[in-house]
Parts: sequence; structure tokens; C-alpha cells
Amino acid sequence: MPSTVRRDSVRDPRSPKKAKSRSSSFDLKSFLDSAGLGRKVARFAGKETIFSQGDPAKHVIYIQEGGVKLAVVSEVGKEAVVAILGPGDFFGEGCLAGQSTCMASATAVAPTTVLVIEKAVMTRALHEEHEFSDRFIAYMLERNLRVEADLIDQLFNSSEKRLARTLLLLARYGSPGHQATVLPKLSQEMLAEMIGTTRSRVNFFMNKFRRLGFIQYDSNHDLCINHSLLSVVLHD
Amino acid sequence: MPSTVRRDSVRDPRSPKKAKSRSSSFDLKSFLDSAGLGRKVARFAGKETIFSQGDPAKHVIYIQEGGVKLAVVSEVGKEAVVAILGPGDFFGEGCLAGQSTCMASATAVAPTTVLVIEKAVMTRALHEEHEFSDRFIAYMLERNLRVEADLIDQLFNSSEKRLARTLLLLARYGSPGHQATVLPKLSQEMLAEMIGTTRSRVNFFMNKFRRLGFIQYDSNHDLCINHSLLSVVLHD
DNA sequence: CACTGACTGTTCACTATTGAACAGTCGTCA
DNA sequence: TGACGACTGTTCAATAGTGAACAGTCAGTG
Repeated sequence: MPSTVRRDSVRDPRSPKKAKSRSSSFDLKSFLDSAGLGRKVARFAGKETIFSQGDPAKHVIYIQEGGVKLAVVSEVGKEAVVAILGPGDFFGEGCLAGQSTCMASATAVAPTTVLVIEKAVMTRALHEEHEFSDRFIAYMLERNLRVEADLIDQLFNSSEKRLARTLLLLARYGSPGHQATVLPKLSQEMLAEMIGTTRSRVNFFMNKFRRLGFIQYDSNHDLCINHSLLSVVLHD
Repeated sequence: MPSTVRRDSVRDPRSPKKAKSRSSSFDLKSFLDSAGLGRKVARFAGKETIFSQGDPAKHVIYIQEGGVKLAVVSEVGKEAVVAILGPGDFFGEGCLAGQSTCMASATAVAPTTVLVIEKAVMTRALHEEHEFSDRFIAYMLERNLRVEADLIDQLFNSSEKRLARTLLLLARYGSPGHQATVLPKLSQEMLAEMIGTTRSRVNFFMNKFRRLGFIQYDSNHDLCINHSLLSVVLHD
């Protein structure tokens, strides 16, 4: 069984407005369709594996609907969640940089539909289609900021703060801008893997946050977080 | 004074061959020159600041010669080194993703010459010059892998392993492929900031590694590391 | 030379984090 | 219904990591 380890990344705090910017004037789906890239649509049920760490890396995948978890497993069997992605996100793009195998496993976290794009086709499209290339660059820049923010979070903050931040980001992801937000079901085990700590630690802080009124939940009911109160944790 | 915190990233372990791939057929420098992008050349002495966290973000910068350290400072004054970049690397690219201020400070770690490219000019070049755009995409993909690897390292490994990994990466950077490598002078304070721990911890492990013969150094002489021995640390 | 600044070497009390174990609570499925 | 699996709640000894202090080395400099 996997045990520890982390990573949130769901929506970067440093690019606040971005939430909807992907649905700009350019219609990616139509472009992909017309370019013959969109033919390969694939659907996955929740918890279904899309690809596994070590598989040959041959495709870039674009999420149309649903959600995907990227995770890696260490030599000693610890699991870490590198990112949780949603509609509009790409993954598997490592193959464009010469990666021959997948560095992470991708698993659907909900019923998900994706476009599967051959590496060669993707490369050609990037060469030939300006707008597509622009969009992809913008996406990679954003993604980079997100990962960097996660890294910095990891460097600076204690696991208590990382948990608070992750919950806030997940909440923002769900429904932007409100004071209190309900989160989809998420096990403490998975939170631990996102944050890079142990389940017992997550449990400890979740109970602490609940005791202090920062969050609410009854066993197996949805989690509800109070943005402003929880934010306090981040600033000591 | 800053105290703790981390980050290596110098050359990703997952893209071994890449070291020289940037000097491919396409001559970036000539392109930039001919496109009028290369007019603004700037030079910095070692330790000179290129830009500071919080400055307005208006340029993408391309390193021609030398080395640059990207660091961020937390609210409580801790400093973390996000990356150490060399010739062929870009930085400041966050402004292309809509960042209005610099998220990090950039400091030359050696005498350095760079091309300073206006955000608008960069955007135009990405639109209009296929080959340039390709190159930039490739660069961002690689950079992304690097940061992700750093994040994963942080998630999985103890500070001892992170120190070993960072030393190995720095060594590979210096002179690829050999058994023992000499590293440029690097204070333990800075190593601590790259790794995300305290100087006392770094000192402790440096002495341990030296005692075990994994590395050698006399006060203020260059550090010499033994690749194969030090690699052992990574695998427990 | 004496002084300062920038480092390394070392120690130590405290705190944070891990890892593992065990009990309790659902939901579901034969 | 009862067994199972997937969770949460809780505890605790054992480590790992922090922060701050103080001494020692060395180079440069007025």
C-alpha cells in the first residue's frame, strides 16, 4: 500500500484570475477536431488508470471533462500526488521534451473525457498552428508557476500550513470567490499524499481546524471550509 | 539576514543527455540579433542583482554566459533558492503568463551576460518565428520537468538525500560524466537555501560525507565529490 | 597589526514529524 | 446479517530537523 507523501497544486495562488481564462476566444476543441487531432476521444470512469509510471510516453492528453490525478511512487513505495488537473489542462507533455517513459501515473478522479494526441501530431500542430502553439505556451507557463509555487510552499511551510493552503486551493477550484465552500469527498490519505506528510498528521490538523471552526465535516459528509478563518493559519 | 531554505534544480536527473542539446542547429543568438531582440545586452558582475522580488515584470531574460540564482524570500525572511541557471536558460518568463511583478529575485552568481527581451517583443517573436517558438516550448518543457523533479525530491527525501542529490547535480553541471568532479566555491549557507534546511544541518552532513570519503574539501578549497560513492546515499 | 566580515565546526534544548498500531464507523454486497 | 473494505480517530515511542549560540579560521584592509 502507498503510505505517505504529497502535493497539491490545484490552482496557483499567484495567478488569481486565471480560473476561467482558458475558455478564451480560441476554440481549442474545434481546432483539434478540424486538425484531425480530436478524433481520439477517450473516456474513463472514476479511479480508472489512464497511464502508469514507466509506460512508454507517446501521447499528450487534453482534459475535456472530469479530473485527473498525477502521482509518482518512490523506490520505497511512498506515493506523492504531483498535481490534480481539470478541464483545459494538458498532461503527458513530458514526451515532447524527449521523455521516453511516463514519470508519473495518471488516474481519473471522476468520470473523465480526454483528447489523446499523438506526440508526432502534437509536434506538427505546434509547428503549424500559431494560435495553438500560443495557447500551449501559455498553458506551460502557467503550469510552471503552479509547480514552482508548490515547491516554494514545500520549502517554506510546515505541514499544518501546507494543509491549510491545499484546502483553500481546492476550495477555490470548486467554486471561486465565496466565503464558505463545500468540497467534494477527499480522503485524508489522499490529502496526506498531496501535502507530503502522513495520514496521522493530516488527521491531527483536520481535527484541530474543525475544533477551531475553520472547517466543518461529519464523518463521510462533505467538507466545508471557511476561507477567511482558514487563511489565518497561513499567516501564522 | 535570511536563514533557512532551499532548492537545487541544476540539471534534471531525468533528462540525462540534455546537457548540450541547447546548442542545436538553430542559432538563437543570431536569430535574436537579426530580429532586433538582441540589441539589449546587459552584463552583471558576480553577486550583482538583476532584478528583485516585487519589481514590475516586463522582460524575459536569456543567459548567454555566466550563472544566475533565482531566490524567493518568505514573509518571515527565510530565503529559498528556486533554481540556479546557466547559459541557454531563460528566466523572467512569468511575465508572459500575466505576472505583473517578479516572484523571485535574480542574482548573478558569476560574471554574466544576458539578453534582455521586452515582454511585447518576446510575445511577437513567439507568434512570428516558428523555430524560436519551438525552442522556447522545448525549454519550458524541460524546465518544468526540472522543477517537478525538485518538488518530488522534496516530497520523498530527507535532507541528507537532498543534499547528496544537489551536490551530484551541481557536479554534473560543472563537468559531465566523470567520476570525481571539482565544484566551484559554494557556501554551506547557500546549500542550505537550495536544499530547504538549516546551515547546521548542511554542515553536519557535509562532515559526515567527508568522514565517509564521499567528498573532500579543506577549508575554503574547492569541493571535490566522488559520484559513485555519493550516489549510494540516494539509494539508502 | 588589529579589526571586520564571511565562513565553517559544534553543541544542545526544543519542536515537528514519522510510522505503526489498534479501535470505531459506515456502506455494500453476497 | 455478517464479513469485508475503505475510512476516520487516537495514541505513542523514536527520529529528524530547527534555531540560536559560541568558538575558530582566514582574507582583506585601513
